[in-house]
Amino acid sequence: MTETATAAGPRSKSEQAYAAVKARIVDGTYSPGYRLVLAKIAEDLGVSVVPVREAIRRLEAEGLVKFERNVGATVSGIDPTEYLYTMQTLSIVEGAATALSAPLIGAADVARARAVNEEMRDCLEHFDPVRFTRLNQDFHSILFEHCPNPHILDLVHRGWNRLASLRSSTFRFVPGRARDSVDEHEALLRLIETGAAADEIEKAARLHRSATLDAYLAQAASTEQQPAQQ
Amino acid sequence: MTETATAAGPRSKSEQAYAAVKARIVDGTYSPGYRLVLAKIAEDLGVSVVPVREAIRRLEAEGLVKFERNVGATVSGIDPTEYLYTMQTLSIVEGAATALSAPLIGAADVARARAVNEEMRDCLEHFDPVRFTRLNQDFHSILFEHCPNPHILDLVHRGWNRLASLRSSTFRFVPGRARDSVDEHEALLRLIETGAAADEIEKAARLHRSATLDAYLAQAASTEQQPAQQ
DNA sequence: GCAATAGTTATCGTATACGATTTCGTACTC
DNA sequence: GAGTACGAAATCGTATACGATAACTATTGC
Repeated sequence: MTETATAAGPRSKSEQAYAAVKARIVDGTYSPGYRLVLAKIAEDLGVSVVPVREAIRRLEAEGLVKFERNVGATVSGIDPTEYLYTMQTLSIVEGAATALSAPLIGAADVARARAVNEEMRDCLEHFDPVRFTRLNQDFHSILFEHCPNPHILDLVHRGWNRLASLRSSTFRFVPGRARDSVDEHEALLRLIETGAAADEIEKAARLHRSATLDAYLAQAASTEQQPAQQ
Repeated sequence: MTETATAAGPRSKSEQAYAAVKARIVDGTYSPGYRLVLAKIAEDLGVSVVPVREAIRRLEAEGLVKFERNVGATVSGIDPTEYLYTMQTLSIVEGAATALSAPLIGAADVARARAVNEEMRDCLEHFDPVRFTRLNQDFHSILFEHCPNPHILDLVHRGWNRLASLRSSTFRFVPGRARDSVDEHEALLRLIETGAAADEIEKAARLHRSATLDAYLAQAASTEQQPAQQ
């Protein structure tokens, strides 16, 4: 998803700024809490502050940064509560998107998804959380990308973006969850293959995500005693 | 009167512009397709174009206006497809919000909602679509406003905002739907009162909205040669 | 030694100015 | 007469400039 309609046109400075800042947030250059100073970013990108301003506001609308009047913008973080909210929201919209998408998923897509899932299974051996998380996104993308309702699809993308700004992949925290996750993926694929009812699929997709959230919460609750391995 | 800041501090020009333009869209002064010219709006509001620009971008992010580079912004309309997408999305997020909110709804809230619903019932006699639609929003607001997840709540609000820019209230198009709607409201209240399971409430709330959408689609299909309902 | 206040600095918010792009109208050619 | 090319007008995009606001620091009084 390299975005940008690639079509010739020089993107506007605003777009550039938006893409650049977003990239830096997602890849962790700007970690949560980082103070985004307009003038500095503008200078870095070789543009004036106005386009940067606009970019920041767009990112704010997406929830990636928090903006305070006359104070400035900070990368909006991952306090656990935020994570919870985002995951819960995503469980709902992604569940719906997957269900709506299901009838439009062809055999080829299922095969592709299954291949990705097998890769994830391999990945379980010599566990690589980052790669696993990436594959996880690929897998789910295949399932929900056919969603015919662009609004819902957009909400799903935003949710994933928020999560992406969590540097450390979820599965690092709850490695035990990974194996279950792979199994649930397979179950989800079977439901889709067999043309299960929409609400069936939706429920499964939603629970799949909720389970990850629950695992995270359980983990967080238990490690809360011993502070931060971070 | 428009100047006086409702709360404490003088809001920024951007905020003013945002609120002003949004209000004009919702109240129909700027009807769908209306061309929003930055300079003109800036002059009307007595500010420069920069804050207006920002306001427009925010509205774009919310889906109330469509923005095209080097061309300008237009009030993004109500083509039936958009309506469908918005309603479908809203059915999902509002259903979830209502379910999440349900455990936090007290007896007083239920009573208030019921009062509103009775008012709607009265309203059925000498049918006033605009008032009915307003009451409808009041009713649902009571049900979902307690939703503890701010993201979901935000999505619900955005959905309602989009619909608000539909000048003509839905119920004008499908008056037959109004009576059913009132009955379903009562059923929904009973579910909440009796502490029904969350998924029960969610399903009911979602279906309630879907039914309105379906009624609209049926109506549209019969009156016009409504193409593709997807 | 601590608290309150005044001054300083960093950063944001908005206005103005000008260049870039698109759109529309008109004239010219085939 | 129709189509194309040129040019003018409208509008957006961005840079620069300056005023406003909030955070920070040092100083003074107790």
